[in-house]
Amino acid sequence: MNATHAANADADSHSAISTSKRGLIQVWSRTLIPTAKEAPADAEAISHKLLARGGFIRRVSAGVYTYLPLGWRVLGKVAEIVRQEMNAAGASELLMPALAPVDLLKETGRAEDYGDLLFRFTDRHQRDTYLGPTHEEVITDLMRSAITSYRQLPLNLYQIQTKFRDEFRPRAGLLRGREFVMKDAYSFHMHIEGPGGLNDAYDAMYRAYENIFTRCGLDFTVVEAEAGPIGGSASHEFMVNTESGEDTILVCPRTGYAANVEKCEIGRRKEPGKGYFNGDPLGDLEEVHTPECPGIEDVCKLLKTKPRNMLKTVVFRAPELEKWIVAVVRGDHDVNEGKVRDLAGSRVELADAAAATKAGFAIGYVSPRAALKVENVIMLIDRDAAVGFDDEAGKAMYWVTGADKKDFHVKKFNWRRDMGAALDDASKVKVADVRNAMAGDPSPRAGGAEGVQLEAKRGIEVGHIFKLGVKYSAAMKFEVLDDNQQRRPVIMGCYGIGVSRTVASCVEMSHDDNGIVWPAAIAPFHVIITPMDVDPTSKAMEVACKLSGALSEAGMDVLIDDREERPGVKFKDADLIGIPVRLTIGDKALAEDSVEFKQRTDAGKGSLVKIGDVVRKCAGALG
RNA sequence: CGGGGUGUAGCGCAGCUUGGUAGCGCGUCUCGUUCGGGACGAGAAGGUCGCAGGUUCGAAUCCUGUCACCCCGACCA
Repeated sequence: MNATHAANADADSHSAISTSKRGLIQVWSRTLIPTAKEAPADAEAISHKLLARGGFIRRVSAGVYTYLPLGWRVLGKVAEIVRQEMNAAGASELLMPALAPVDLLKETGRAEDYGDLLFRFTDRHQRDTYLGPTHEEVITDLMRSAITSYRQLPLNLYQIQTKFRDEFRPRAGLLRGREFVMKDAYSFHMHIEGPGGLNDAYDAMYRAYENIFTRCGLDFTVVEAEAGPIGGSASHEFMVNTESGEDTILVCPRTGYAANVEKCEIGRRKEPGKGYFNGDPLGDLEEVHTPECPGIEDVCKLLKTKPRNMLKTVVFRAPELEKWIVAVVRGDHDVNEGKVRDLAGSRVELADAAAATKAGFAIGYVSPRAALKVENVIMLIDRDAAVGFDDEAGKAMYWVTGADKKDFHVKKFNWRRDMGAALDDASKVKVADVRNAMAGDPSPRAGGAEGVQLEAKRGIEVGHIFKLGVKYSAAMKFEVLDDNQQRRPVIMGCYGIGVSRTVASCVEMSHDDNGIVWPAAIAPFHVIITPMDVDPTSKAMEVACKLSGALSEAGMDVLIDDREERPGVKFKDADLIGIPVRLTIGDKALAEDSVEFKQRTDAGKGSLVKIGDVVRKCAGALG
């Protein structure tokens, strides 16, 4: 079901132009479009720079922006597409408050989980209050009182609303703000499979999201994300493909399998020639003093070795099993908590440093040998770490790992010699896929083909769909009687789209040296008319007015640049704000009863079009 | 929460080392000449130099505190 979607891949039925409504006509001098040659010094991301320079947004404080008329129009267009597709998928819009009592969050424990990310304050009556970072609790609270019978389900409700997260480090303008616009939808069901079940709604949302991002003109990839409590492929992220993205995703070039780093499986890796763990020691175990070096990098620098020669040993706790889970990966790899959890068959959490120390782990200096002396340990060893003989180098593997006491590491660790028979106890030691996937790893879905490697790509997460299960309904006692008169918590799904982030990622994806290049469907205006003579009595202005009326009649939004500026300034500004079509009205063209037609994506001056053909020409260009 | 950096006119910056009452470019306003890819000339408006203390005859400049913002890292259902 995963695929990379090219922008406007198929000519779908949705035009960028409204067929039923008149378009908007605005004149530049009577609205606020404060363009600037230079971006604010604090802008780093391209979208931030161009949106600021083009007069779309202005910063109010860290991560908080005003949407000026142009920015607001783009946001509104994206929101409208979201609305149409959500409604078409059977969801209903509502609006919940941004403000809510913290008591609601306490019911699910998220008051603590969110921590400092939550905007939180007390009102004049000393009531603990928060600004919503998301709305699971509010909607579950609503539903538990409004839904009294399973016959009222399934239901899918959504809102487009401002969200608040007190990011420690807001950055990149609209891409990561403290206040942002999000569409969040929640679906409610009595069962997972079958008509009216969670999977139905999930699939409908998946399709709706594909439609939304395609209509927004985005080039995106759907990736499998960390599974929810129900398991399976219960979560997908919609990633805009752009090099400037913060997230890394992995893609199989052969099959289109795509996943984020947290989720991505690693295909079959070559087993060491002599089998796991086997290989003679390189020499005696050597203890070395490594003060103040709990980190891999520090140790490597001190011992002049590489991370790939280190064993990283991370201690987890599985509270339900009352066991320690020790994960071992190579120093240049990262432990994947989801994989640890799946292999352990139980919820796991990173061990509490104090408790682990008490149990006998020298946190920061743990080696696999710790598993020999601490009770109740399950050891999960990544395939790349469970190596005794280095096939590439043709000699015994050189491992550096912790010495299980503070400020010491050991060199020439050897699995077989130093761990002995403990390695063969399958109930305590597993060799498996324990780490995050990386570019170059074998694809898990190569369709049987050998040697197909995962590729890493960058992306911006603009949508996330999630099968929640009963996490919130159970915690908040949202239960109804089913058709067997059994009282059961309602099954939920939730589906988010970062609307303001979508706007910014469009700019990240689609711009050139001169400015933004908006896809027609979300451009603030479809057409900008640039009369060379802006005197109200001039022929150019007369034609501009006439044309704007006709274009509006045909459903196009038109901006008339009536400013008394030199042509160069107007052209530069038109390019900067990225309007898809520019009509330039000058004497030479008028003499031929024409105007100059130029698309934002075209180089050069454009072409002459007869005034009578302009509407058709514009409509054609805008699709 | 660690490391680094910056606050001077709407925007971008200089001045600070070596204290002497604030400057440049862009933008804005007026007049004139210009007018198809960010024009030119002349004139003008605009700043309690982030804030609060201190040193000094005198502080944008030195000292102390404080606030805000940015970058890298950590974190990110």
